[in-house]
Amino acid sequence: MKNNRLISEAIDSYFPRLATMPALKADLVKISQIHRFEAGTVILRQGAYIKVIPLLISGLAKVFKEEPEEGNEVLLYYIKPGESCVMSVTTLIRNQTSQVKAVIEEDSEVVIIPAEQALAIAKKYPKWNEFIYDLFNLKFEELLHVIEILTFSKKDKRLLEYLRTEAKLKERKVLNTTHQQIAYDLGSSREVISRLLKKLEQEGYIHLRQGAIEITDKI
Amino acid sequence: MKNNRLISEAIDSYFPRLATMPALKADLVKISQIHRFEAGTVILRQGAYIKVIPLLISGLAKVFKEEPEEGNEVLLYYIKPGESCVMSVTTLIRNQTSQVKAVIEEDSEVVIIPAEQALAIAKKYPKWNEFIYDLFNLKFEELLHVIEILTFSKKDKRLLEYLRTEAKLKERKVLNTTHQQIAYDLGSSREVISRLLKKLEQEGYIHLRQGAIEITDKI
DNA sequence: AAAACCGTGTAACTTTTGTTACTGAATAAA
DNA sequence: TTTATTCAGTAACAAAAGTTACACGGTTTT
Repeated sequence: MKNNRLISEAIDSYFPRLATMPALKADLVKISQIHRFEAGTVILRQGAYIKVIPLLISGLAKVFKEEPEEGNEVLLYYIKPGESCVMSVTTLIRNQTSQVKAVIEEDSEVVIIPAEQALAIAKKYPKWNEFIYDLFNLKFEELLHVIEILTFSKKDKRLLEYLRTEAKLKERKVLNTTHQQIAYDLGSSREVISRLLKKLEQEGYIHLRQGAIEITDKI
Repeated sequence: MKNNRLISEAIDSYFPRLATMPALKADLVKISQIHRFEAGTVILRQGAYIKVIPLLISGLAKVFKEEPEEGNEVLLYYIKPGESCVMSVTTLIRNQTSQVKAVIEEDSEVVIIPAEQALAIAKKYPKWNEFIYDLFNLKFEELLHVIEILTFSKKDKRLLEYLRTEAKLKERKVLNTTHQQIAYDLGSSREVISRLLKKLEQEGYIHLRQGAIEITDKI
């Protein structure tokens, strides 16, 4: 959908860094479109070439690493409003295929920049690169944290942290999800997750209901 | 040690991308020094501020994530000749303290750029940013791989891959290391590593000797 | 040479995680 | 309302990883 006023406002509100440079903003508005995606939409497939660069305005997306062959995957990090998919950008620049999968987690509005134009923008405006650079940095640190917790913590701690992050990002205390879904995100099995959730409930960190998990205030 | 000819040659040989821009190269030569570090030197401490940006000319360095409190750590990736410590660069830009530790693994020659001057270089020359950007990208992918193997593989596979990477980077088939050292790198315990090494030996992948491990050609 | 130390081997046990197999409750569909 | 279907619970077992404890062969130090 082409609505320049909407795109312009979206950049002003969610990408103030890009808005500080009027020429850059004008170019972005000119070449991009705004799209809505429903939860569950795969916006980037592992192994695929990059056709567009997305800027998330509202909603939430998740980025996964898939295991080759087997159908397993791990959640790497989230894409929040005001962020883009850094892997798309760098993969595009290096003309590789994507190493990760990105899935819309909550209905989202996204400013879509066609790949070739995004490359031109990157060449023309250092500000754009600064933006990407910062984002890249942020995600790098998030990966470090995943490695840290995978190496030094047990699954129960990882699980609790996952639940709290989900609750925080979705701004609710009750998560509508299934044990199976959590198992997919964490690269584990449903039975293990059920067992650990039960333990967390007994310890008072959460309350379990059918298809829902409530996070308590216990620290 | 200040030796402009040496620095100039080092940049030509190991950082050809930076050498393509004569002005950038000239500035780098002007502000930097060449240093030798012995194996074991900690060139970047976790939690410390960044004072210099290193460019590795020869030798090898390792980058670790340390567990807060406990003394445990995990190997994240290596810094090879022709590379710099990306975390130094981004940490410097954001004026944060380092999230990682970097240790010289094999006696190394390093071109040292003082932090403030490095910031000036980054502002002045887009080429420098391109270089960092590519490096960042590379390390990002290496982190992805660590997460992948931590999530989907067992320790024996991780161990074998570690041994092979070490052998490749150090260009020898016999690694002079101890089981304890490997345990530190992989964030495990000596006994577990001993057990798994014995298993790998029985399977024909390695030969064990006192203080040394020989990697065989078995695939 | 005796003592101390380091690196390794390994048994026995515990904890954590994964797997198999089956049950029943809750919800949606026919 | 009956029938599927999805989701959750859980026991029992297996495998992987961590822990404790100790033995032993080399070095190195005294």
